[in-house]
Amino acid sequence: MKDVITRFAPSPTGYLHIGGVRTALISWAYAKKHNGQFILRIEDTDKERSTPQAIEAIKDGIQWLELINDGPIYFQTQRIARYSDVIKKMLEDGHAYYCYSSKEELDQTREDNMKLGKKPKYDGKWRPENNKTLPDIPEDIKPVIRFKNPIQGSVTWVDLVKGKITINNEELDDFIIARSDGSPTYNFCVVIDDWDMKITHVIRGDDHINNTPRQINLLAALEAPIPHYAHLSMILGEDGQKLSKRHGAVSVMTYKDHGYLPEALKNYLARLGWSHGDDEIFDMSELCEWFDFKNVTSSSAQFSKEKLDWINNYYIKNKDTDELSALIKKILLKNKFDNLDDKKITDAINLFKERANNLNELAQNLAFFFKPPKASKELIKKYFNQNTLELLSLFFKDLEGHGLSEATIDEYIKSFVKLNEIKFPSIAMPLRIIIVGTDQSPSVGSIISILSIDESLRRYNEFLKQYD
RNA sequence: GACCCCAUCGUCUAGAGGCCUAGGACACCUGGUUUUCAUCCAGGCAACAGGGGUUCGACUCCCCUUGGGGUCACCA
Repeated sequence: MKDVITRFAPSPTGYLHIGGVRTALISWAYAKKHNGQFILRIEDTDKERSTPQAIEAIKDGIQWLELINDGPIYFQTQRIARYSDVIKKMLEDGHAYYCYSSKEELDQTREDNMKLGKKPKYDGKWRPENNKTLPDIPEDIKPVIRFKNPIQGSVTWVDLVKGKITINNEELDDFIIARSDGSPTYNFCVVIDDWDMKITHVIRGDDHINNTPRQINLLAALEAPIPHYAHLSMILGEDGQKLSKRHGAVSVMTYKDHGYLPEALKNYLARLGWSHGDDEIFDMSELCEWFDFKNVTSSSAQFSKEKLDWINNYYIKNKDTDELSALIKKILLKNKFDNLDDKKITDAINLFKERANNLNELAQNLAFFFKPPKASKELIKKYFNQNTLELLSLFFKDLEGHGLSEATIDEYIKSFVKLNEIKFPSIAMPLRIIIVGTDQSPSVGSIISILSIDESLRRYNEFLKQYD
């Protein structure tokens, strides 16, 4: 196979969401698999809706996920001269023509066709044909330029995920390639760019299937090579509906903010609509090695936060401790925690990382190490009585001098339980309430050993003051 | 409305005509480990949308129905 070149071509009109990210991920992976190139192209020909913020959002997302593009980032607005040249040439060659129909006129035709149960399309009023007399050119209308689409025959391509697709040229109309202000439109720019950038595989959402025959016809008129097409099915929201602002179509960066690891999100997204046997957990080098369009599902997939959480938890548990510590420290700092101790953070993370679905949760779980907790009245009521206080007093009196390792503290607790003929929870639970602030935590010994005996004592004394 | 796409457990999926008594994962349930919780381990529940063909044989191929989705802009 010749060098594979893929592209991700978002329009900067909103945030980069999950669906776009999956398209980018697969385009990236396919290029990497074949030692090819992955191009990032910003389709900003719509001046009304494109914003600099959206461009930044795309860059941020791509960077966070490390789907690094090869070469420069292309902007369509910087290629206007090239588009004009091609349009001029097409006009000369008879592949394109001026159309003076007004918007009102077009709307009317569309409406009429709809009523007749026909496809609403341009009526070809200004399309030049042999032996056809064109209407007089109205003076008050600035024309658009249309592509002269073939009238007969059909367009067929073998889609890499959907299989063979055929669409009759009858279904297509002469679409506009340049607006009345002279600016080129999407369908036209895409074609020229894919051609100029030598894109071999156009990978995009299946909402573009209907644009594909138009683009193929245009390519053919230009005598340009036709790339392979792969139309990925959409990702549906958790409710099975199309991703929309109301249904989870949030920026990828909010996944970062919510404490998801980029490697987890990528793993999840890659697995959505694609599979490699029973493999659920795989890294990006495995994805690149394994990826094949024949394993891409052609039906749409519903997003599942639960499964993402499970994968995120897996990646958190298995992440390098230093890297994880750095991320957690950042979150703690952001939440205004001071007197952070690196060693303490690392030890605490190792103790808590298996129980967190995301980084924020993990940071939250660690909070009590750096700020004394405040247990709820209900919990105190549940675990404390006069007897408890006496036990605690005995326990703390003797706590010092038993060494600070998890093992020695555990041993002390065990012997304490035995000596006083009580059940383990009778002392462990109150200790949790005082030190952690909840009744659910890893072993008390491990926590005291990380927190220090002094601090544990301090919390005990503080608790006594409040208890009365 | 027209055209296009899609259809296996609740969800993500395996399945290239006999390997299917339909496999795995998430979720859920039960038990074990943890004298808490989480993790982990063992087990369980749960699906081929419906109807016609083709074939000795269909989850797999064809057709229809139904259901879902997409597109029909001087948006991308």
